[in-house]
Amino acid sequence: MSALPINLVVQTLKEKGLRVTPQRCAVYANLLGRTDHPTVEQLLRDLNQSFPISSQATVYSSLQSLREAGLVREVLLDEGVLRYDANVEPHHHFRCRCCGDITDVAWSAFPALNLSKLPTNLHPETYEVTVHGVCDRCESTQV
Amino acid sequence: MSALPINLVVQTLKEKGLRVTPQRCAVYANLLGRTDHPTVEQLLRDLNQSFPISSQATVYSSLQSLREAGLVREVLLDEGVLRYDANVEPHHHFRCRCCGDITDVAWSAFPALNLSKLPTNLHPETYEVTVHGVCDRCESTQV
DNA sequence: CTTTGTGCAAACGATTTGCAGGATG
DNA sequence: CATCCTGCAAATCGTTTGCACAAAG
Repeated sequence: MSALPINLVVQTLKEKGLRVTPQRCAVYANLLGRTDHPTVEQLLRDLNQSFPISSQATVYSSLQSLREAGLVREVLLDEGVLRYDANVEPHHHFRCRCCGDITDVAWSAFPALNLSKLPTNLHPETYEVTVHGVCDRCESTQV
Repeated sequence: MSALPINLVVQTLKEKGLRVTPQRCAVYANLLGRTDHPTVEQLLRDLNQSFPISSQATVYSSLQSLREAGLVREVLLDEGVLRYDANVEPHHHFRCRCCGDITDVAWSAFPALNLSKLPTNLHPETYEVTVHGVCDRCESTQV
């Protein structure tokens, strides 16, 4: 949608040592430009609409490269489909139980949890909170 | 493993209005008797070892019935495989990033989170915390 | 005896892989 | 020009479905 600084995309890929291909740029730029967490199918549909240069396998492999470079994150919540997120800062998630859409929740939304009370046989490193509920759109649609 | 009160299993199924079949009993008893969160594959292997009465499709359909009756819960974290849990009380999860095993974390391990600070377009209902780290076994194995 | 479950095999959907040709650095 | 990416199709994996027979109530 919004005209993203394509130079930034190119530069970021280069900095991470990734080859700069139109397909990779398109995938990354698309993810940067949206706040929902699209599935590969949604991503592919959106990409092909503006510039049909992407096959399914290419999108998967682009996402894998981007993920290995730390530019993109996989999200898997409840449903069996992978979703992708260009926000790699630590944050929480809200998932609508009607439409399945996932919204980022700022890390600062909750006070830091004290992980030291966990059983001693577990060695925690990170955590995240998943909030379940209904989004505004679904709320107004069905009671 | 442990000799579970099979009468309890039978009675619980009846109370929930489920037909009592050997396969269903075996699936539910097995889940009640373990604290890890087995996948269907693990469940099937374990069941067939003691009593080869279960086909894959039957385990799936038994799990579906048990889930609809509220006796069992599906867990899906990071990996693309469904895991099952006979603990239906609210609780959190710990996932080992090495072996993938999931451990229950008591609800009381963390203070209740205040959900009222979320953006107003989100209508939260429940939440849960997922802790990522390494379990004792994996910790001692590698580094 | 009516209803529901079982078990086999086929179908399905998301993801992965193999490979030949093409683009990148 | 050596390496890596693309895109097609086939393969794979977990899960679902259709159906004939059997078991439960």
